[in-house]
Formats: sequence, structure tokens, C-alpha cells
Amino acid sequence: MHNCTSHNDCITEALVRAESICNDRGLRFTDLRRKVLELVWTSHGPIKAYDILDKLDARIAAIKPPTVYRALDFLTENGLVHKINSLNAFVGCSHPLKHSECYFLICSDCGEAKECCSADLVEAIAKTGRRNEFLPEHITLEITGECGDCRGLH
Amino acid sequence: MHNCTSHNDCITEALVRAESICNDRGLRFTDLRRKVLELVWTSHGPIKAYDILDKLDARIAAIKPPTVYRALDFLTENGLVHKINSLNAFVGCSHPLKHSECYFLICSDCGEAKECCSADLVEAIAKTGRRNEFLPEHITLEITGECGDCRGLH
DNA sequence: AAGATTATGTTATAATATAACATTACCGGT
DNA sequence: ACCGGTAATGTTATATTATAACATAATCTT
Repeated sequence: MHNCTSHNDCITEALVRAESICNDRGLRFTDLRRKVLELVWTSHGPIKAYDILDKLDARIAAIKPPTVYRALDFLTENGLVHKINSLNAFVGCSHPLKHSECYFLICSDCGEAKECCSADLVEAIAKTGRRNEFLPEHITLEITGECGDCRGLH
Repeated sequence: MHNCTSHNDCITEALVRAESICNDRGLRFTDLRRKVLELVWTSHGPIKAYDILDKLDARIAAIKPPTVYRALDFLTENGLVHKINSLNAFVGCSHPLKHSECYFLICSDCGEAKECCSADLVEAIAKTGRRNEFLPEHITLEITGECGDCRGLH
């Protein structure tokens, strides 16, 4: 489902982007945060906190859960990573500068999660909020199903 | 946010409805399943599995987690209950006969979750699927925010 | 360099969920 | 009513996900 021609490039780009965003905002893009983000991007699809922990552990040493969760919290709060609640997993944000209206197409076959935006969806959600006098703050929209590749469309 | 005039009635109705649905489908609406569904409905908003367990334990005895999860699985599979992934909690389905296109407005203040439908949303999601050659199977749409009541609109 | 702030390390445990196997209840055929 | 099969529940143990609470270290500010 993913369409980067060279995944190494997209990892590198994500890290460069993240660093520059952190610099712009006066946030510290520490070694740990970089490594966690790198692992999130290296895993092609959503990755679980404890899988990150295992991989970090192999590379560094004796990493404990709070360390990973704190890095993930930082990355999530700053829009560099999204949590996929229906999977308890984390995925890199592909456009961290305008990410609030995003949703995920999650293939139950290959496990990839494609991040998408849709003006229609944003509008439909806003409309629903107005109709219900509800002020939306955060939207979780996760669509599981089967992607074209896995259905043999190509 | 909820608008039932008598919550006792809406619990009773939900149980009657559930029983009739199970009968129609040749499913067994056992005592345990009834009690779990009753607790889900009695809790005004989303309730956690272990809270159900505690309450059951007080009423019956020595209930263990698998017992509760199995009942919740049954209720969820049959559309009588929904799981709210962003809260790890469960809520009764308010219209179990046509529930596939539903989403939740979750008030972060009062904790209630209102189940809604919207043709616009369904269409926007379907369109997104088509555009991405993605075949949706299950949709998780959870909108957190603040409801009108909690913002003092009434 | 001192003090404040932020980040990370560490220990322990809480919260959520399931695997695997044993037992019991229920259903249909005779 | 009894038998045998299936579905439901009981039971034990453990896996998975996540956080609280406090200690130390790194960095930033002045």
C-alpha cells in the first residue's frame, strides 16, 4: 500500500523534517526521541511500544517502558507520530505540519496504515458537531479493511 | 448529554430489545450476557471491562476477567455493545439493528458518549475508500470534545 | 557557577486482555 | 429420559499495554 520508492529516503526525510519542526518550536529533538521516531518510521506500518522497546534495547541497553512511552508522548503531542487506538500502535505522521484532520486506512492483511485527509470528511464531522452542539477537540478515525494491493488490483 | 427521561426505562428497553434480537437470530441471551449488558447500560457512559467485573463480583461472586471479556465479545460481535477504543471502554448500542455506520461524540467533561449516524459521513468514508481502492470493513470514529450541556448551552 | 527546568533512568505496579484447559449447561435426536 | 455433541462458563496462569513515583543527569538561564 505504501508508495515511497525508497523507504530509506522517506525515513531520512521524516527525521530531517522532525528536527526542523522541533527547532522551529524550541523543542528538544533528543537522541532518544530521534531513535524512537526512526524506529517508528523504519517499521513500515504501525509499531507497538514494546516492539520499539525491544529494538532500542538491542541497540542501546536496558531501556525501560516509561522511556519509550515518554518519547512517544512527546512525538504524539507534537504531531510527529499518531497513535492508532484500534491497534495500540504508533505510526509516523506523513505531514506533521497540518495533521489535525487525518484518518487512517488500515489494511488487515498487510498491516499498513495509510494516512489520508479529506475535506468532505472534515466538513461532515464539523457539521455533525454543530448539529449536536458538540465542540470537537480530537478525532479518531480508523478504517480497517483491505487495500488494493492485497486484493490483487495491481 | 443523554436525553432519556427515565434511564430505568431505557435500560429495560435495551434488554428487551437485545433479548428479542438474540431470539430472532438463534443466539443465547444468557444470564451472564444479560447482566453484563445491563451493567453497560446502567453505567451512563462508557464502562470499562474491569469495572463491569467489579460490579458483577459484588452481585454474584468470583467472576474472572475472561468471563467478562467473553460476554463483551458476544455483545460486541452482535452489535449490542460497542467498544470505544480511545477509552478502552464499552457502551450500549442504541440502535442495534442498523449500527454499522455509527460514530461517537465523547464528552471529555461529563464522560458520556453519544452514538450518532450521518449519511454525509458514511458517504464521505465510502468515497475515500473508493478513491484509495480500499475496501472498508470496520470503521472506528470517535470524536472527543465538549458537549453542549457541559459548555452551559442550556 | 547556581538554580531552575527538562529529560531520562529506575523500580514497582496498575490496567487491559487472552491462552489453555476443565467443567457445566443446553440442544437435538432417539 | 438418556446420550452425545456443541456452546457457554469456570479457572489458572500469564501476556500485553501503560503509568506512578521518585532519583539522577543533562541543558538552559542568568
